[in-house]
Amino acid sequence: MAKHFSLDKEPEELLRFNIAPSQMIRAVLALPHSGTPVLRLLKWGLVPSWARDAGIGNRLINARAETMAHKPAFRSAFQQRRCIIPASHFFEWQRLPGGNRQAHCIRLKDGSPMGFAGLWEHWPTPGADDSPPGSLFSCTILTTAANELLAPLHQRMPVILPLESYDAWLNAPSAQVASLPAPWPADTMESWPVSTRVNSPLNDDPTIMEKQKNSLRRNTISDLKEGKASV
DNA sequence: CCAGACGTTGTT
DNA sequence: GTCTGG
DNA sequence: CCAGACGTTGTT
DNA sequence: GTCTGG
Repeated sequence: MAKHFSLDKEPEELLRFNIAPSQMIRAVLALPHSGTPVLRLLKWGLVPSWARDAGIGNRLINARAETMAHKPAFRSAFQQRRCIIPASHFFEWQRLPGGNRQAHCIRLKDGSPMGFAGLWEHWPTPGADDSPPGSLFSCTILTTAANELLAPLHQRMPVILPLESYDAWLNAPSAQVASLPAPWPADTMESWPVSTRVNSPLNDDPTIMEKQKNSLRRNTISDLKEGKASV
């Protein structure tokens, strides 16, 4: 991880398998006067600096790369505060006819790390009786059009940056990186269906990545009532 | 000028 | 903070 | 993303 | 339906 993301030391406690929006997530970012990028914990869900309260972050978990440069909520972060979120895999939920959702796990075929393009912000936290004023550091993950592998599952996918673009994404003037976000080539990725156990962030272990076994049991009446009948 | 929004996903 | 709508 | 909550007044 | 929390 340190080598891939040019960090000056190997991070600790990196093993997470199921990170939900609103949770803390590690991101690589460039700080002024810092030679090498640093790894920081950010709250997933960007809270703009002007927000009245932090609740808006619950909805700003993604930003469309096509419009990030112009949207008031993301514009300054795009210009000044871009980051890269390391990931070994991610999940997408496929809407099935009937309304059920099938979760899928996606990763690179060769298992190498992905770097999601992101933006980060700082929001001044109001002081309270038991806590002094401070800053909330948060982030959002950029999305782009789904590639051919992901298209059957979902219309959008996270922006995955090629290794050779990391430095530019973190350090170059924004005008030079606006067109970097693009769908990752589908032929280097793979996906497989996984259990609904992934739906709970409490299940944060490697078993949520296991391929879902085909269900050979007969449909039950309750399955039919709940629209869970297999085809 | 002031007031109010500021976003994505997906579903209808 | 900055933009849009009235 | 998904899961789960979501509200006040007044009456028992 | 919409918002909040994880």
